[in-house]
Amino acid sequence: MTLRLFDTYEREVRPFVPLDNREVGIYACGPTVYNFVHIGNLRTYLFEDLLKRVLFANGYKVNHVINITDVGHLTSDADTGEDKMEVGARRTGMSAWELADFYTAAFQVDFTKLNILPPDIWCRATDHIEEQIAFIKDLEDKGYTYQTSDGIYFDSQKLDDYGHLARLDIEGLKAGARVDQGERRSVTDFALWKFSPQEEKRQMEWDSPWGRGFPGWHIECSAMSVKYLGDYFDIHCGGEDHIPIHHTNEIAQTEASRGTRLANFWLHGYFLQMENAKMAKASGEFVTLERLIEKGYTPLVYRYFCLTAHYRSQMSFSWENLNAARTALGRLYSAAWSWGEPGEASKIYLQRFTDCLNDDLNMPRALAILWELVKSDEPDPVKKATLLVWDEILALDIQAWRPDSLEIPEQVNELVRQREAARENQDWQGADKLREQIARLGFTLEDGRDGTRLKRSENV
RNA sequence: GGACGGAUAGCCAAGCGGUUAGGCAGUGGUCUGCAACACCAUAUAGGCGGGUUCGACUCCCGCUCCGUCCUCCA
Repeated sequence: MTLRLFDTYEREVRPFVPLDNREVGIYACGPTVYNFVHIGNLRTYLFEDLLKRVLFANGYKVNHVINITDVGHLTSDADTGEDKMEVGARRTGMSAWELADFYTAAFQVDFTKLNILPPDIWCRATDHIEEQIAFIKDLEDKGYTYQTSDGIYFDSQKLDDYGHLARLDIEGLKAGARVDQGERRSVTDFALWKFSPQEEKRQMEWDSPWGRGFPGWHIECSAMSVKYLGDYFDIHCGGEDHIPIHHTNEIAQTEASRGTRLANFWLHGYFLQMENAKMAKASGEFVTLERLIEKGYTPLVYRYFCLTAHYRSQMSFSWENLNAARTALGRLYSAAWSWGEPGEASKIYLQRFTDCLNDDLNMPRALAILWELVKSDEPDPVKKATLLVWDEILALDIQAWRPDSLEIPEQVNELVRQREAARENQDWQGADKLREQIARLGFTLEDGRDGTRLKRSENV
């Protein structure tokens, strides 16, 4: 089966054919670096990593670009409110520039921990101000812009099919509008360039043909994707929230300027739902990867957790569900370890797994096949070899896993020796008491045929 | 309120117009001094009300609830 992907623009699963058959261009919307990213953000990058690895498995080369939004993203997407970077600078005491560096680095650390392959190009909005100004100038020359007292705006009514990606009902939007649209001519118009406010000095601002200010949020993606991937490239990714505004506006800009709809495929990762709270960063309460690690989960447990749901379904996060993933992954690791050296992979299993992934990245179904293999009668070397091939996509570091080889405190070792003595004397009560003491020190005992094993409690 | 999506067993989560998804938990068993680990086996489904059909969890309509955007999101 050849690769098929769901395209939000056409709203259907269709065969993926690269525009240039040597290399697939992917642009993935990156974070606004005013705070740490949360595990919901990371779910989207895990989905994009899966996409990339499946493209590799299909023999394609990939040119992957991720942007870093370090200016211009306002606290309201309706082009009002403050720049998130300026707000973040005030909160932390760092300059907007330091803030961007700090959270960009933190974001890239999360990538490494989750085995997410880095993009070929990281690009920052503030490094591409000239390109953005040139793009806006081009839109102005072609008659798609107008000026208000606070900026240069895109005139969405000039396009016949504005909003097609999100199937927007413009009249409905107008009727249901809940916000003051200011001087904008239409609710769907958006800022290309915002003027610096007269009463305050911004940390991030630049001169432009229209006056001192900063670029709007959407223009960076159009300007940078053109620069690194060309006017029309293969795949544009992002979170589901980008469908109605951000991606809709990127398409409008590029369509107006270049006459293309920017990307051949639009893929969107769906949200992670929290048990009883919103995941939004602005709420201040959000779960980071670091928080998971503090609670004793290895990052790859979260990666496995995300693989159990299809990228186009919203997924419910809870600690109970994360525990389920930890248990399952632990069993997989330990089974794979017990199989020893790899032999030859099973062609049939490999094919079935690939078929699932080529069917719009259906990883949940692929995992069902994985568990079928684990429980099958295939010889251990076949199981091991097959699983290791799959791990190029799963990226769970299956080969590297070892049963706990722990540094055991002398205190614990002494208790274990005492318990062994008690067991030899059939002093079961004494042995059980010692087991409890050891448990309080964070270790679990497993009496096997060839002796007693120690495990750190709750550890994968 | 408007637009666009969704609702599957205790929890998470797939496919499918008729034939076992899978994982976790639970239960029974093997193992164990007892446990734990591991392994084997296994019950419970498809929001509500209509319709189409020989047959609907799957298609259509209405309602309810949830999510996304319009108000902070990936």
